[in-house]
Amino acid sequence: MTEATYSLPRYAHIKSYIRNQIESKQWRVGDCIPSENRLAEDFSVSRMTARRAVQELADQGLLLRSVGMGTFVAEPPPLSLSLELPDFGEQFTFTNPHYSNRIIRLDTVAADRDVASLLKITEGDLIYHSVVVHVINSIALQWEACFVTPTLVPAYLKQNYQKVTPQAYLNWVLTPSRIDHQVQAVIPDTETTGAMGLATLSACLQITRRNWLQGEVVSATRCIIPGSHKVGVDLD
Amino acid sequence: MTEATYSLPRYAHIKSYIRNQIESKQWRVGDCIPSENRLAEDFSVSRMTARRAVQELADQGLLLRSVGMGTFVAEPPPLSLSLELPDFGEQFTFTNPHYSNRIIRLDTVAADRDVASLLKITEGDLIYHSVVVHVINSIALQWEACFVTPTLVPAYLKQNYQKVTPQAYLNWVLTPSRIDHQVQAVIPDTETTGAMGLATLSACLQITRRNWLQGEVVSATRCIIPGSHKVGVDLD
DNA sequence: CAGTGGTCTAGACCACTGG
DNA sequence: CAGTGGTCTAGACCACTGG
Repeated sequence: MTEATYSLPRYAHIKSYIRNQIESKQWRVGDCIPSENRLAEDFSVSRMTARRAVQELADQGLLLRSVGMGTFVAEPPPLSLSLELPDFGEQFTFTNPHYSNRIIRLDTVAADRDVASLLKITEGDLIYHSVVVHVINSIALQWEACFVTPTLVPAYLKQNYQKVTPQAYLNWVLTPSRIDHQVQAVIPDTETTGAMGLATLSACLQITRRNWLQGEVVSATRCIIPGSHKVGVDLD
Repeated sequence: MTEATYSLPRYAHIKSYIRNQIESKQWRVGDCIPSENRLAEDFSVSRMTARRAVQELADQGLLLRSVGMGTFVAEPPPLSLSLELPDFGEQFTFTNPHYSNRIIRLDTVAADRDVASLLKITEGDLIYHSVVVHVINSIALQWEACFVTPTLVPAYLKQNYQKVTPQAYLNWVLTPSRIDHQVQAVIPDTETTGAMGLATLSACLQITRRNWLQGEVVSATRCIIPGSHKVGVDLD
């Protein structure tokens, strides 16, 4: 097919051939592409080499494979962006010797409408609740509120959150089957800005993270990060 | 080493063995792990099978490999979060029949300090500049400012941005070698809030995206999205 | 130099799918 | 049934690193 071998590995040629076919719409979403055996024959390589090309593209999400059926062009992945967080409640304690935190609240509360819909429970149900402010070098970097379903994490209120952050404890006691995130810009209320030592009207990032276990929400963590600290740079 | 074979593939056993060694701190960050040949011997498999285990963990970022030197335990990857954007200037036009936009500016300007550092050029250099507000059903969803290096995209100002968004045009004329993103919470100035019909003090997400071509920044796009529209939910 | 990871081969057996 | 992808083997040659 393609000439100009230049010493690129053979599987790389097959990969770019496949990519070209997809980009030029010769093969469309849902189409079945040639089998490993077919590609091996066409490119005069062993099946393992052809397989490597196809497999790497499948790992990348470009192709979908299914035994017995074949390999198909996948839907283009949704446009997404990877956000690197300065921290998300984990490791705060250990990496920085200047770290400290303030525990603002640690109690049982009745879920208001907002929290109830977040946790998928009914309004008024009792839940565990914590608010911690993470501080490094006297600067409040993150305000972290957790709402936890008591039945699933019964010992939540009895932990020492001076030594382990609520999020880290949750990660330790349970392995969520799913995690979701939501990012939003907010102007926090005066209670929050006060706790963080911010000006009254400051734009902040609010990141809400939920831990799921078999269709149930175990916990929701809401972090508030001052907007003036840029949150992340990353390539995708 | 491990018994209980259950019919899991052999490379999977080797992978979990390696993961365990790392998680239990038997092997620490920077340590050299056994070579492919060594693992093949220890687990009584062919080198290709041992290699697969090591390679998949390296692809995942757990290990770093280097020919001649060996394979090493990598730094734990930074905690990150995947953000799905409702749109980033692409496809706005085509998916929704109620879409329209308003072109606020389309001109050549001198780079101020901020933009100069963003594009890695010197202050005062002339650049192309556009500001477009994306509207769906009379609601302004996104304010999109682009700063473009003229030499690399000479025809930028001559496009019809009623038919194609600036970001989509840029994606079309160039294939960046790198893209980076930055997310920040801001309270936009009155010019911007006015253009979007927002209250004067509204928290917004500001997403800055840069397209790179061989170490040079070709363009920077700054999008402002009202904070009240939640931006994305995703699992990671 | 011996050892490392990177690439590649020509076979093999398997569970699975469709017709 | 013939064809698919998933796993695996026992070899091979290579460029590269350190001592």
